[in-house]
Amino acid sequence: MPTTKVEVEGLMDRLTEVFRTVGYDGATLSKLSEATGLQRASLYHRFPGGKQEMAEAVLARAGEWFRKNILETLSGPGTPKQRLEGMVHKLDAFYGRGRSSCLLDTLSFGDGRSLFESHIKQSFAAWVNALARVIIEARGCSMTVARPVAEDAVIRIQGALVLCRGVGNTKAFQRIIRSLPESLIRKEKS
Amino acid sequence: MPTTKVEVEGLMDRLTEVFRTVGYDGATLSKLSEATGLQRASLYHRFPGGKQEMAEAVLARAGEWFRKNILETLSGPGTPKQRLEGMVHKLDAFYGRGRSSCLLDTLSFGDGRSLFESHIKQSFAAWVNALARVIIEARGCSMTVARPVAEDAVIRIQGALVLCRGVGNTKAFQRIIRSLPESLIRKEKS
DNA sequence: GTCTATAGGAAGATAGAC
DNA sequence: GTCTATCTTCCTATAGAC
Repeated sequence: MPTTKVEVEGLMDRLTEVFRTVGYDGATLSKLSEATGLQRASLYHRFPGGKQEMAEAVLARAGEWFRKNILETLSGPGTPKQRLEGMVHKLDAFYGRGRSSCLLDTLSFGDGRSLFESHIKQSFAAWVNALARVIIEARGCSMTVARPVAEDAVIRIQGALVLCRGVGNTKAFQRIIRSLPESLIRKEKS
Repeated sequence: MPTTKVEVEGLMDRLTEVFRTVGYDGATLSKLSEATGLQRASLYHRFPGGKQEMAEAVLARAGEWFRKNILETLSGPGTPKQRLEGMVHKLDAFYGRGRSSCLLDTLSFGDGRSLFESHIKQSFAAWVNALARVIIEARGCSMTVARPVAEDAVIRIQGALVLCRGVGNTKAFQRIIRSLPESLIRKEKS
């Protein structure tokens, strides 16, 4: 009896939660085992490459969700403002309303850094590019103008997650994402 | 012959570098030993509490530097703009022109989280407060208005560090800190 | 104040029963 | 597909010589 898709998704959710919370170095096999309810050996059955393969799977799955829900929203139908509001709505869920950290942040320390460097770099680049295209469409500006504005959006989101994790509440994240659509569309200094 | 102050400062610099780069969980005694040139047992001689005491010392020292160089600049003499430019100049050095991570970020994962939670929270609060006071002075606005603007500044700095670490270059950090003084003083939407 | 040596335990990973 | 049992390596921490 093969494992159901629902069970696999639940398993991946638990693994993701661990890597998000404690990073790559902090994600010990014991913690991953406890979080999933599977013994270490069972995890190795599913991920022969061990911890590294689990983190790769988690990162790949998050990347797919991000492409399908964030990037496709940005390049999809609707006005630029509607698409940015769509992104913000999806981000709110993706980051647990500001409670969860970003894997691109937590996996960029320690041993995770060298392992996922290029993946992280590409993910940030794709996000900035998708945002820049929306901004160009909304403002009728050049890529040279749009790129730093798009970077600012990613910077604010990441910074808000860091601050909220630090101070222990999510108000700043909520404020930031709510202000994003309008601030990215306006031509004034962002 | 007691160890000189210069040597101690050098030692602390090396320890700081490790915790900044790999976080608390990633900072093994082996890495700390290699980075400092001292054997594990020698590190225990200086820090009987082991890794936790080293991280506490590193965090305390960074906090002192921050108070003396950043917070005192913000509350010191000069116009608000001059003080913000002073902060930016110090921050540029503090974060290695955008190459180094912030300890408040790297120590908020894994085992470090529970250990340094309140220290991190207080540090962020002090920084936001100091910035808010400058903004109030510059704009003649209320604390209610100034606080989110001050938070935005911290958010941008932290976010820029995350993005720069992710993409492997420091341009975004440079751009962000250069734009900070003027954007915090202006009454337009930050 | 630094070192070598080592204890005791937790880490990642594997073998093989069921 | 999951488990118990085990291996090796690395970890934190200590003892004691110099």
